[in-house]
Amino acid sequence: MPKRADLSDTLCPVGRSAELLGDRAVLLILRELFFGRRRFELIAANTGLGPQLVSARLKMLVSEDIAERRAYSERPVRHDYWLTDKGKALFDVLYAMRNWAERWAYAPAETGEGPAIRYLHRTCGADVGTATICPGCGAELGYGDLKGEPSQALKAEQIARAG
Amino acid sequence: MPKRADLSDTLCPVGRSAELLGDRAVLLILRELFFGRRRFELIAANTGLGPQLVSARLKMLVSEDIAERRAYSERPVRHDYWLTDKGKALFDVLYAMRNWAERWAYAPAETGEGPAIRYLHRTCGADVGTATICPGCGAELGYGDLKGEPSQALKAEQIARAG
DNA sequence: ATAGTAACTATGATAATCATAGTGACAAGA
DNA sequence: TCTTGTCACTATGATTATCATAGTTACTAT
Repeated sequence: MPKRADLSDTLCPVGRSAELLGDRAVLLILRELFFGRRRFELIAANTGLGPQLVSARLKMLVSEDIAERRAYSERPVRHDYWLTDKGKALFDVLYAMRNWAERWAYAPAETGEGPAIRYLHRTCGADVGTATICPGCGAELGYGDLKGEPSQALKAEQIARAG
Repeated sequence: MPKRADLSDTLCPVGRSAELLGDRAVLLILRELFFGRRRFELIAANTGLGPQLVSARLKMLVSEDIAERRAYSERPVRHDYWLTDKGKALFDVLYAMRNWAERWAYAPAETGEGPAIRYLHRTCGADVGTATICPGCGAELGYGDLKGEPSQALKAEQIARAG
């Protein structure tokens, strides 16, 4: 693609976010990181993205201070990727995306069978559904407050993907 | 690009959303529609996207039942684009994007000067900041409940763009 | 010495995007 | 009527991001 106008400097916050998030690969990689899959090969396998794309996007996410590259082993040298606070704050976006799709973009295999990921409020245990305030205790919900629980069907799909 | 794996059928709701929203042009066009800019030329001018891209994406949004093409004039025939309920439900995603950027992706010109878009709760008038429940009256907030008010600086940028 | 694992990099084909220009249908003014 | 203008697009060619596949580096394990 040709050089496109850069929106990082626009005053519109949606434009600035779009510069980062308007990219399939970035969204999928963020999903993996939120699910706790931090290793390169796992991310590549679960997203179906080629190693070049994963590599390029992870570099970018690190340079934007959204992810952090850490060594989890010295011999052999092995690295993985962790979300920073700035990255963790993107949870609200992904959560909104999940809520929208569960309501409006149906998965053929699971229509009417409930959400593919259930979220439970860690402090009170309630299933929060697609809410942003806990229906059990009324607290506002963010990353860290919720525990995601994939359905059996989604787990199966993930295993099929990652082998 | 080569044909990429289609995620519309994945069980993961984030994957399904990413298939739609992981595209800069789509996010920018949705922003315009949420701001009430419905005409083709306005959308093209405000997003900086070429007419081909705008045309292709609008067609797709219509076929996905996210936007609707309406005639607003018969002679001459003129069309514009409106969000459907499915499209309006994406507000939560864009709102989360806005909140993230206002907090974490600073605009050079407006650092520390408050948000580029203020949102006021229609029913109680409170400035909701970046909250998902109204700090004034405690109601949960969605599209239709909020009235966006661009800052002077953002208005100026929009005028500069659209002419 | 061979095979295996993890995190990448290299290469060539394909197709999405951009900039620019043009089209069709009509309205308004000279 | 002739020109100019508006709006919603479509057409064309150059550029480049993405993909599939294969290869590399640096180790460990057998």
